[in-house]
Amino acid sequence: MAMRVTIHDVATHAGVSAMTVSRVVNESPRVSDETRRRVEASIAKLGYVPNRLARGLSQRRTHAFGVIVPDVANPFFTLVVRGVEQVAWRAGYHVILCDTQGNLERERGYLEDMVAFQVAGVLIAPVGDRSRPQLRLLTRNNVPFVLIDRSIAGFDGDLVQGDSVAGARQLIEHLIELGHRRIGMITESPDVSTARDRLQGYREALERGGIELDPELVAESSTIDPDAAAEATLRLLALDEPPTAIFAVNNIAVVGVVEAARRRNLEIPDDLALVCFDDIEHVSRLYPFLTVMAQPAETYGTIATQLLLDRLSGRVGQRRRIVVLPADFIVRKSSGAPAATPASG
Amino acid sequence: MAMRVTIHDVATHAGVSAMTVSRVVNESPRVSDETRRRVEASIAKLGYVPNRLARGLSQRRTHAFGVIVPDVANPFFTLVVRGVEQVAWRAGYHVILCDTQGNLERERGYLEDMVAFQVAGVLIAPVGDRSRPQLRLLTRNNVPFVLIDRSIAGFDGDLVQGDSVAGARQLIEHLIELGHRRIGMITESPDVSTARDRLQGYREALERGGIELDPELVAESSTIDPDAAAEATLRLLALDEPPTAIFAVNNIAVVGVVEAARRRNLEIPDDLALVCFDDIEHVSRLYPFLTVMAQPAETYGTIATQLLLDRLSGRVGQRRRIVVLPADFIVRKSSGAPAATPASG
DNA sequence: CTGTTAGCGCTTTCAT
DNA sequence: ATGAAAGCGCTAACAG
Repeated sequence: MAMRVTIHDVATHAGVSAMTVSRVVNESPRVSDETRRRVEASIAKLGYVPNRLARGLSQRRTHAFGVIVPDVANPFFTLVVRGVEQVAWRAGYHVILCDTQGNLERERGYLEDMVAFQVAGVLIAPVGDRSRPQLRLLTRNNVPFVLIDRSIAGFDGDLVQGDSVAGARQLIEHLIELGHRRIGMITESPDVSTARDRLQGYREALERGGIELDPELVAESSTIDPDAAAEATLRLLALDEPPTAIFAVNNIAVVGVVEAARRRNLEIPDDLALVCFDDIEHVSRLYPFLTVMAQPAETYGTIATQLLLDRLSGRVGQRRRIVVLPADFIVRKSSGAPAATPASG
Repeated sequence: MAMRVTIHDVATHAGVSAMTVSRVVNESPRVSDETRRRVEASIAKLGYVPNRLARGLSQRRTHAFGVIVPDVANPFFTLVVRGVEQVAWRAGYHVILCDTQGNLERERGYLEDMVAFQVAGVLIAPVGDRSRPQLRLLTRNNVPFVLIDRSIAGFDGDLVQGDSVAGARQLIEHLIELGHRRIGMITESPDVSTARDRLQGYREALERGGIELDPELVAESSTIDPDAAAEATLRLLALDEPPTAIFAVNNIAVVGVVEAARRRNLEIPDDLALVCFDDIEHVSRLYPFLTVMAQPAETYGTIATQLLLDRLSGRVGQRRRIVVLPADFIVRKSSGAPAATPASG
């Protein structure tokens, strides 16, 4: 139960003041080589580890970021988080992981906590537009932050996102070219910007293709639960005129669609064509099967963190910055394209 | 640039002392309903968020855990992390995510940081046995911790793990029953306990099956890189007497094996049978194909965190606790078992 | 180059 | 039930 050794213990041991030890620890040049060596020896001898809470309290800021996502286990966000962690680490920051499970209340709590922890900044893929009021917690307390993946209606701030409208449009156009006219969409809450945008892309593509949108073909699911997507799919399949193709709003939804198809003994793509947003790395490496709009998930994290670091360093003005990352359209078997080669991807 | 509001601001506003505000915030019963209401009103009015650094400094302990893993993007560890986060959150703790990328130095740095942050405890899937000396950083500073998934030779402390020996044995016996005699193994560094144990299980199964172990059939790969596993597999496939079946040590290695097989135009399981440790949730839901020993990854995280919480609460003695979690043997197509049904899993 | 003083914002301890 | 004083371990701002 030995008391943790403090800067004063080191100072005493080395025969200097606490300030000098602090300077050595912080690599200030204003210390003679002689004392530096003595202090470093004492630090090693005593096993001194500077207390970051004390430092943070003194400096009014910790070298930590909060990263807030709806679900770490969603492969897209997993990679976002890893990207954040990697860049943060290189810059000497730590990462506090906050998994909201798509829950607004929980997100609010986490936002408060990030303020309480005096983090230097926050990276957040918000639950949805309704996150907006609670994000004021950050602005009010001068905590800089960057939105990842999802924008918030009527809110401006740094943002890293993809082009969901164009991406969805391209996926749907692909299906139309293959001859589909009854194209279903499994989406999630319109409170989520990417869902709105992808629905918009879906609409635009249908319109361009001269196909009237049938509202019955659009079924809403959940952000974090594939089972909800499976049920939504079953609803579509039970229609009088069921879809011949489905567009899944993301990598969670697509799991549900596949399961629903299996339950109905439908072969993909023969009985039901399938496209979706987001790739799943392990899945596509093991079975390159899904036709997807693959987004560079990890890059979302690294770029967003870079934006945050830039802001902290003051190297950047007040203006908001929006980074739009390009996605890869990868045609594989699930859409039933004749050109699809078995091993592509 | 408004100064962050402090406990004193609230105190002044409410016409009480800082101590009273503190009591209200910490839900001490020793406050009259009347003052409590006044203070709560002031808190809401001013938007006061208690500073956790100050609190932590004062209490010499933060309500945070460090979770250290070799790679968050490994689906097994992703779920471990989510499990930890969920339980920690429910208990009022936050999680600092540390991704070592299997690097010992980096792990050491993180361990120091966790001490520096005064975390209440650490959950760690160590890089390997060589992590042992640096774990002393935690013990020396009285930071309780729980090992996850990987034990450390000659080290005792709380531990949550699976039965890798038995699991591997069962997988190999399965292959032997199917008639295989040349069974290759893609493993990782013997510094990692699970790799050692699974190799041991492999050995035992061969022995029981009356098959002599051919060292050429055991190829070492990396913890975090599927490509290394692919190369290791290609080495095995290039042997004069190549294996007819392969046992991949984990879900990272199996990706490499599948890719290598594809490159050699080998069909699984017809040309090459395949079994592995760990399931990958999305993969198995989309394409239930791999015969695996599925471990309850998320439970590793939740149980480990529970052990840690127990220790913090003092509800538990000094003795180390070892929890061994059962794995599910799931037979699917990749092993070529005749009984395998297409939709199982 | 080194030391002193005065906090950072909270809680502990002891009064009242 | 409430408050005053002291201190958690560090660093900013001055001295010298």
